[in-house]
Amino acid sequence: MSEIPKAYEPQAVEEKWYQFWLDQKRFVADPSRVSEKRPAYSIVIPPPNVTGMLHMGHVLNNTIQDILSRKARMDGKEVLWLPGTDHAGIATQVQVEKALKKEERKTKYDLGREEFLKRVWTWKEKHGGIIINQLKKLGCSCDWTRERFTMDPEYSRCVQKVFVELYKKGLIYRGKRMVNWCPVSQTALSDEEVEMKPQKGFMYHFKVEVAEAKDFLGSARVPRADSGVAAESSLNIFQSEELASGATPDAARGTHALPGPDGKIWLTIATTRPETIPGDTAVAVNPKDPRYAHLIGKHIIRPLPIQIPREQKLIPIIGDEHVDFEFGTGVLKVTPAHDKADFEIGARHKLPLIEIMNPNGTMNTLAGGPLEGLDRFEARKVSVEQLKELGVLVEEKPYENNVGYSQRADVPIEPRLSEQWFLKYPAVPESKACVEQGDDSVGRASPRAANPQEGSSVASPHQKMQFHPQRWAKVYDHWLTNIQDWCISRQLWWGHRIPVWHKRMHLTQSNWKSETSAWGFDRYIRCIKNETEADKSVPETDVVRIFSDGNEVDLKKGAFEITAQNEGAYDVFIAVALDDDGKWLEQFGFTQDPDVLDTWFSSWLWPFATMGWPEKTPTLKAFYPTTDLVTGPDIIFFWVARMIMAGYEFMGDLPFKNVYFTGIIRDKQGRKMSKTLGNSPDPLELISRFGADALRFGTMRGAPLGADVMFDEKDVELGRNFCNKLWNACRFRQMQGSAGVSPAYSGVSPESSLNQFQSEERVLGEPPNTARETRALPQFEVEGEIRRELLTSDDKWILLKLDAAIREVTTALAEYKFSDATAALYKFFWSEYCDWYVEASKAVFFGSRRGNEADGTDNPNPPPHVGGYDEAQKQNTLAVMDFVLSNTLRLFHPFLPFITEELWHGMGFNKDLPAEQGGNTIMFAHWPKPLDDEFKSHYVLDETDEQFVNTKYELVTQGRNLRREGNIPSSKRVKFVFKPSGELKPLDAEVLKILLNAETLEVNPTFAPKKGTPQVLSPLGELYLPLEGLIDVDAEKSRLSKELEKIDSEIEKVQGKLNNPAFAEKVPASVLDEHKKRLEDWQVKKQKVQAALDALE
RNA sequence: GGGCGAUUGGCGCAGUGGUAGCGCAACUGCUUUACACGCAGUGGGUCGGGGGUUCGAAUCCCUCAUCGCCCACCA
Repeated sequence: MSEIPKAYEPQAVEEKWYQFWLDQKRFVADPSRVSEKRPAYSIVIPPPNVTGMLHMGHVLNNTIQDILSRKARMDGKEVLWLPGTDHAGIATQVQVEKALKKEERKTKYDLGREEFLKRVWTWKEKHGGIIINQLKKLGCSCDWTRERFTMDPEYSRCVQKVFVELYKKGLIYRGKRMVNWCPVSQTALSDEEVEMKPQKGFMYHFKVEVAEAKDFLGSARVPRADSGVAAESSLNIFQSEELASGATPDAARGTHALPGPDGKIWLTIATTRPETIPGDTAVAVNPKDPRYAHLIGKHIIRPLPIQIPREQKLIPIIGDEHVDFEFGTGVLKVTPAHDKADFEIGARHKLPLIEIMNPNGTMNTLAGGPLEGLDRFEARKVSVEQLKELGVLVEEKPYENNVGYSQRADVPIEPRLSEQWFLKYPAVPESKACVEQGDDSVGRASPRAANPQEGSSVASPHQKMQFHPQRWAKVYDHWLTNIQDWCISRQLWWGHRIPVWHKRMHLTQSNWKSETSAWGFDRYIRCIKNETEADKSVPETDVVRIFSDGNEVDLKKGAFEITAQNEGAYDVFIAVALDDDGKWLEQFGFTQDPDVLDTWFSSWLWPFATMGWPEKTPTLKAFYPTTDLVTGPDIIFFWVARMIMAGYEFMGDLPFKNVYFTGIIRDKQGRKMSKTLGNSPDPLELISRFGADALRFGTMRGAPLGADVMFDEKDVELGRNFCNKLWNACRFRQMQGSAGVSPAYSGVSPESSLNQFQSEERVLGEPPNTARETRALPQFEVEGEIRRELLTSDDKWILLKLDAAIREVTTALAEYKFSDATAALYKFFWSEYCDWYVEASKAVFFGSRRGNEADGTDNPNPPPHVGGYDEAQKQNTLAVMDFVLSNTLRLFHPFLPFITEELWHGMGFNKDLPAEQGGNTIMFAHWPKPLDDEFKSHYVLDETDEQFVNTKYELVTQGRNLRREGNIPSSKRVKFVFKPSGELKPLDAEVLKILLNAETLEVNPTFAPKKGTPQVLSPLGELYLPLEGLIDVDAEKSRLSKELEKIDSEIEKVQGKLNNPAFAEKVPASVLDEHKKRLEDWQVKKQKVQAALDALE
């Protein structure tokens, strides 16, 4: 009959409303509106990679942010959800390089730095908008006028400013250190970018000869037959023997390494990386190891025939506590240039560093002829072959160990010595000071420095942060106490270039003042006494003096002068953080550092650099610190912890009040989403199939606080079904016509209302073109007036359920429990409103009675809009429906922004409201408040009616069971007889009839059923299903017996408890009463069932 | 090696001291005038094992087991 679409069709609706919101500038935040009455609420988006594509993780993340933002708007807050994208250094550069290779068969070197960067920008222009548009499809209500990119000119200036400030403080330094080197990307990486993975390989044992073996010949302890030469016994041996008694059994078991029959001493070394033998500069043993301690200070002969720069044939044996003598053979080869731990041993023993690899992971000249040019893994094989040929390979056994992988390129990183920029983290309060750790420890601020050696004190932050779930606070804290300096330079082209210019020059007493003043004022200049080439390997560079030209205070304080003593070659660094690019420094012979900064060195400024810092913009003043941050726990160290540091350092306050950590999206088998597995669904495809609201709802439903989300397309389907249910419930309401007093429908008959619904001029939910004039809110925000004298028990019941739903959803959102909120909404709307209330309302609309009296006619098929109760009663039901629906749409809006906006307008709920409070868009309609006492007492909403209705519906369920058990098809209308135990209102009888899908419901207080008539016993009375034809007495008997069994078991349970004397003594009175009442209820029931059963005999 | 989390019907989850729940799946019946993207109904759980506290434990404590995640320089 109707042309209104039976099913909700999201595509057109979503596009229409999103455009409407944009046109009306509904997402734009206005700091000038912020006041005490209208508090600010802000979120900064975790900026997706500029070239990224929307995946399920983004959906989860951004849906949550959108829900929080929309809820905050409805709470009357001024909301800023600040969006943007991240330049994502390595990821983006790699993508462009790949495309370049594919399309033009060129490398970045073919193009050169400048031209290559142009290409990246072109690429960014082309792809950068994609993910932004995808977020729009999802319904995200970001303030797009404030969209930022981490490479925007203003943003870049922030990065430079921060760099220079930290450089000034001495927190940023340059040094040759052991870094994580990715041979594929050919750049250094931070510790956080290295992922440990178990790796299958081999442990190789090879033996090396001790050069000074003859020193030990003739030792008394040597079991040698042919010993003709007497040698002094080494004191070392006896010393270590004493130690041996206290050593571990394993070590004690070992004998001293002494010359064997061939007169030689062989040491066996265990390694997983034989290809680094050419880089070895020592062999280390534990000084407490009785087997080898006496050899410390001697040398071994390097086994491989390699090319060696200096005299490196003999390698010293050193003693170092780091060596675990229970591991391997207890003899460690030390390769200071290619292993982090070895580097430290090397530093302790002043060992030379021999680099034997190229940046791309191939072996260099120093590795020696056979290995030179080979890839490191190839070289490993070859060196093993060589050891075999030499006959020194003792053992080769399969071995699994943890190897650091480059997170980006997925290849093992190479520990490599290289000149990089590092950041000593600025001081930051530990989590106890800034993160609420639960009720028990609203701890006093106990500030500390991130780098303990720094010793600077940290004031406690103005506010505290709350992590959700809280357990992440511990993780954050643990990281904070263990951090190493951050390697912030990357050997890439795409990124923020390090704003430091360098020149090596000779400074003398006579030239230094003229030279430095030529470079201009207000620059930050650092001079480092240049070390000679020979000493370059010494890790600690010596900072001679820091001074700032043009800054008198510093000059005085430092009293820096070039004197006769410190004349010499200097490395002069100038950090530039002004609006210019520093190019002019080239005139003076300076060159800019070629490296760029780690992407996270720009991301960590995101919460304030996006708001106009360092200017004190109105936006920054109004919206910093932000309210909520929503992100994945996988970037807690990369991003969250560092933002906290940066916020604290540069803004003097923590950047957020709450940090919500989402779970990880997995597939329904619990596997992580990955491209290789192909188990990652395309959200846009899901949106086009099911709608954005469906995707959002489905995702939220399965996202309990902080737990991983097992994604299943079924959930999205459920979301779609839910939207459809909402659609149809509103459609049903529309079909019943006007609520009378609402101006939206006044004077319009149901039919013409329907016509209007379908008409071309006013498509359902069409956006209004003009803002409506402001009007005071009606007292209870109802559409039609609800008249309390006409309220049915069902009306009261649903109003109380609505009240409960409002409370549940509000609480759940306040606690970031999005799955709880959706569950509450689902239960309320589907299981309570639709399944019961709407069905019961049909008694009013279509019931076979008119007025409040039976009309005597039994029309089994009343046509729609004919029959039912009188107009006043109908109007009242419509008013209740409107009240409930209007509240429901608002409760749903943060989750389902599109369909709720469509229905808000389609139902005309916007009509009575001021433009800024829901008249123009549901986005700014007030968030529903729980029904207050005044409302409840006015409408007499209390437990009595709720209980009554619960009992009524229970009776219906049991009555429906009778049908099933009597094998009556659902569709068949049958006669029921009800024998009420008290008074029953005609309307309630009608409700029973409709809900039971009965042909008639005869209310007969004196009904005498035939023996064996199926019956239901309820506190309201007895319901009979008189069957025509044969009554199956046995069937009814067995049905009742079964019920009796159930009752007996329940009685037994409760009675058991009550019979326990300790129970009655110790239990609280309320619990005791509850149990007693429960027992009583069951016993009453039992009596009735028993009586019915007896009647069958 | 340390830390954190999980273990509840076939699957995914809720339930922090008082009658074990939800969704999906399964099964049965239904073109009932909002919705088959629907309606009505049914079956299915000794709450990972063991021990303890308590009148009472899925819930608190101890212990074990399994799985997952994070951190850690054992060659």
